[in-house]
Amino acid sequence: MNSQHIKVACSSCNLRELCMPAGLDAGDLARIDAIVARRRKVKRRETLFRTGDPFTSLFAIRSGFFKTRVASEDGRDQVTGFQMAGEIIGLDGIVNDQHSCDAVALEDAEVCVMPFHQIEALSREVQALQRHVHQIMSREIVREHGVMLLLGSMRAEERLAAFLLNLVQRLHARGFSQSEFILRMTREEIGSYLGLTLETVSRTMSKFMSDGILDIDQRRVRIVDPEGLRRMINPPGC
Amino acid sequence: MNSQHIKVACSSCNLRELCMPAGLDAGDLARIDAIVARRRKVKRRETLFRTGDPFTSLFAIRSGFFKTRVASEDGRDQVTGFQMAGEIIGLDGIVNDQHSCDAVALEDAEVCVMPFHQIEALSREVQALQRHVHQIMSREIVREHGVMLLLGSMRAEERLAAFLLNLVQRLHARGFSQSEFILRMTREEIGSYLGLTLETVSRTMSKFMSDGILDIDQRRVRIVDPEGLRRMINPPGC
DNA sequence: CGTAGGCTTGAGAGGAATCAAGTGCGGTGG
DNA sequence: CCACCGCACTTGATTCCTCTCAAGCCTACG
Repeated sequence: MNSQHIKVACSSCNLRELCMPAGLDAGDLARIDAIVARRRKVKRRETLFRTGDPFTSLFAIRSGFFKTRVASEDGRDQVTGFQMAGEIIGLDGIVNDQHSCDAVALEDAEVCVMPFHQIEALSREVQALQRHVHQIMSREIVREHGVMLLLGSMRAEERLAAFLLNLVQRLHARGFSQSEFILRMTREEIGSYLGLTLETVSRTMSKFMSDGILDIDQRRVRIVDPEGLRRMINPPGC
Repeated sequence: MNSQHIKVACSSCNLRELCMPAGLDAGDLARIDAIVARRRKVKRRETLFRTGDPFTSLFAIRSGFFKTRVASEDGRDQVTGFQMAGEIIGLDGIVNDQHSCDAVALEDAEVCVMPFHQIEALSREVQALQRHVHQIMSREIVREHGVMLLLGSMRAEERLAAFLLNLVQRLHARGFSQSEFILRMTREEIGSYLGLTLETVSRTMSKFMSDGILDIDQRRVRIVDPEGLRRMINPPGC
């Protein structure tokens, strides 16, 4: 049993500026609280949901780190994203009332369970919530456009640089260091996300280290030369 | 001046089963009609909207064919999708109240303009519409997952086969042939979408032709061996 | 203290990019 | 109506980036 019926108020959550309640006033906030029926703990390597599971709820990540992945019939799989605290997960399930990807915790995690029919009901009444739900979905679409650009037109070094900059930027928005962080995922998972093999990811990281751009110790990464990393994406030759 | 104030009812539109009104009953249909403020013609090569344009409306494609593309600072660009009649375009603009990609007509086209604030207002009242808007956005997210799988883990032949099968399937849903169709886009645009060069697209198509899977004459494509095309995606070796 | 999983590094192969001609269709203008 | 021109496309030769296969290391964990 990994569900718990602990009541926690969005209004007192330190993620409220990043998460579901973002942009809502105090009055509406109280009504959002009612949506978060319960919280659920997910242990490392466990799935929050899998492909084919009936869709009932969206999940707001309260702590921990997830990956989402899709699989094709022939066993190939592709990591479609890494999600961290304050981000909403499960949007893929809305179309067909069942999930079309797996969400796997990369470390022990806790999520707020938000039954979707309640979100819909409340967003019919609270315009700010309706707007916010639309924005969350649109943001995901735009994010994926960026991934398509990365996968479709960038070389290995550019992909990895873009990935690391994106990661550190999102972590920084959550109060972490601008330059130092711990990778929650393996080289293989990074590779899957970036359309590269784990060897290429490893080699590219080693190159960044010998170039003096990064300092890497296992999963610990320190960005020594942020400008150099940004230059990797927009090659000086262009 | 490429805007026209022609009033056309969704209720009498032959795309109503595929488009915005899908799944709505007769009563709600009438209310949707009110949303489609006007229609707009877009000539071949013209843009419906560009990156940075203020976002005001979603567009339902009534006729014609579009591509959407994103550009990075250094001039690279990536085709993020091809859209045909009945599909909704412009969802990228919701997050930041401005568009983050370009929509370009690949042939003379006509779209129904649906002011987004009106969609929001009506979907607060009509639950079926609310549900449908959510589904449209979720469908786009899931579609992009599929593209990420394609770009991240497939080889050139697999990508092209998946692309052609997807195209013919969508065309078939609109009453066109299951086996024969006209490509509305250039080899270069296909290549951009699939993360390949135009030469590789051309070579791969030639190979499919010499394998007896396709019959190609310029933009005209006939799928001779649909099963063979499907086998390209799931290689027998797996 | 042993082991397994994650990671690094090397060597070689291969698939797609790049560079380079050349073809042919469609549109334009004489 | 026909000739010319440009753009899209095809095809070939070569390069190169990344994958694949392989070996060994390190570290965390039991």
